[in-house]
Amino acid sequence: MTGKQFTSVWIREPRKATSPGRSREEIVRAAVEMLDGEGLGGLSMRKLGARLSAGATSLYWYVANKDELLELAYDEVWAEMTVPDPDRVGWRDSASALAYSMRRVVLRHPWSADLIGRLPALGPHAMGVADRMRKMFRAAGFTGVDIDFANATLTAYVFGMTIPEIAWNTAMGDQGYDAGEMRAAVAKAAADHPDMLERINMAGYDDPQAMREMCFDFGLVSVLDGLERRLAT
Amino acid sequence: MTGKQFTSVWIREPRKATSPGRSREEIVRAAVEMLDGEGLGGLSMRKLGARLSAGATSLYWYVANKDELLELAYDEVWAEMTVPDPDRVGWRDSASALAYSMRRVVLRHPWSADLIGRLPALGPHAMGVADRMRKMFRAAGFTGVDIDFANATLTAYVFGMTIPEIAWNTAMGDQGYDAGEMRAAVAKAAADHPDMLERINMAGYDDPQAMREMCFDFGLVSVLDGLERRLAT
DNA sequence: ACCTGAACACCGTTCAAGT
DNA sequence: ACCTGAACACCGTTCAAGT
Repeated sequence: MTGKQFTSVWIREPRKATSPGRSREEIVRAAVEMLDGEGLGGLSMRKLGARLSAGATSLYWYVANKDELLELAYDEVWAEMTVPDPDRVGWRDSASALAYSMRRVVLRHPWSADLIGRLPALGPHAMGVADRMRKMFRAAGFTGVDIDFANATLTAYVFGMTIPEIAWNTAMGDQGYDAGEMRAAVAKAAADHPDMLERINMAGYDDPQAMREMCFDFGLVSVLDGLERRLAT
Repeated sequence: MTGKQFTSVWIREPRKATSPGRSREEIVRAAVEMLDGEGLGGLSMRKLGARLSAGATSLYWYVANKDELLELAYDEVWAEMTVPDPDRVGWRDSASALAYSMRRVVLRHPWSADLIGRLPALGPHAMGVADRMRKMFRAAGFTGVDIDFANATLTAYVFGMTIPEIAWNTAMGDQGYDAGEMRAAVAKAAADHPDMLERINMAGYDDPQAMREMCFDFGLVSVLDGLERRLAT
């Protein structure tokens, strides 16, 4: 019982909604814009305050601390993920549509990848997605805990594939990176492993974007095949 | 061509190895200990300097900046992952042994989960693991790019499963968290989704540790089954 | 009820200066 | 070759004080 108490915006009672002054929504919206534009390191309470032409510390009236603000912003990302209705397209198609949607959304908000390992996804939008995913896997024929396990497996795959992708993107400077430079860097790092060097010189390695999409597809069908197999047993 | 240049410790020429004074190894070792003990947020260049009873900025002689130090520490984590020899145990057994090993290692160094999305894994130990994994999947029968795709799929699954687990652990304060409190928190967050509330009251939900291990196993066999299916086609 | 500024205890990093 | 301290430009957060 020595650990810190568990806290989260989603647990605390929010302040009563009022009309005057700034609103939490406005603040969160501005925070998301700032995060999209400058990344997780680019968001500071002071800069966000300035952007809203408020004093540096006014935000603390609406939000307990920066972590809670990030929880709020994080949940907005979940709002952008779409889960198709499995009654209309079949669970496999729903599942892959969701997987692609999750990937696109996280790539669009790279800072969110950093939060996956830091904040539990307890917000209403994250819960909404989880709820619809449960329905999807139930419709597929999963029962009991297997519903959650299938859910976790698919989510893990998508995030696990996408998170390191973001590491690459940001390391290369997000845009206009030099393919040759990257290849040289990797070649140098792999110098002791002839097997890996060979890989780097393989066809397709100079279009990493296309390569990553093929890779994602390969893994996704593997995961879905594996899940389908669970249903047969 | 407007993006930042790509930089990494593994690309820069290191300083010549010398005997006197502090060494890079010593610094990295201390950094890892600090990270294990206090987390990513607990490591500062100043505190690390003090710990080595050096001036606050002496470390900059050995390391270009904090990010490079983290790259070095990150690679130490990869050193702890073990890939069995697939010639002795068969690829499926090797693959699951590796998966469990990766999961254990990351859980032991929770800060590393934050780095997966931030730093490309280009260090020698990460390369070593990747190299051995390639051999494993080649032995399994994969060829060409499929070797890398299978590799990426398994890695993605393991990290994707483990990263959010860490978010939970740290949110609950790492140790001695209150299961009842946690359940109440989740129940509150899921209040609008009866389907999910039902899940929370399911058997086994009060031993999250055991639950997560079952979940990991479920997903792992799914992924391996899916990969095996790729071999048949 | 909402907002402010000053203040506190921190950061990473640079750089001239020391030995 | 190695280490230092001062200095710069930042942080998140608290809190008494204002309206």
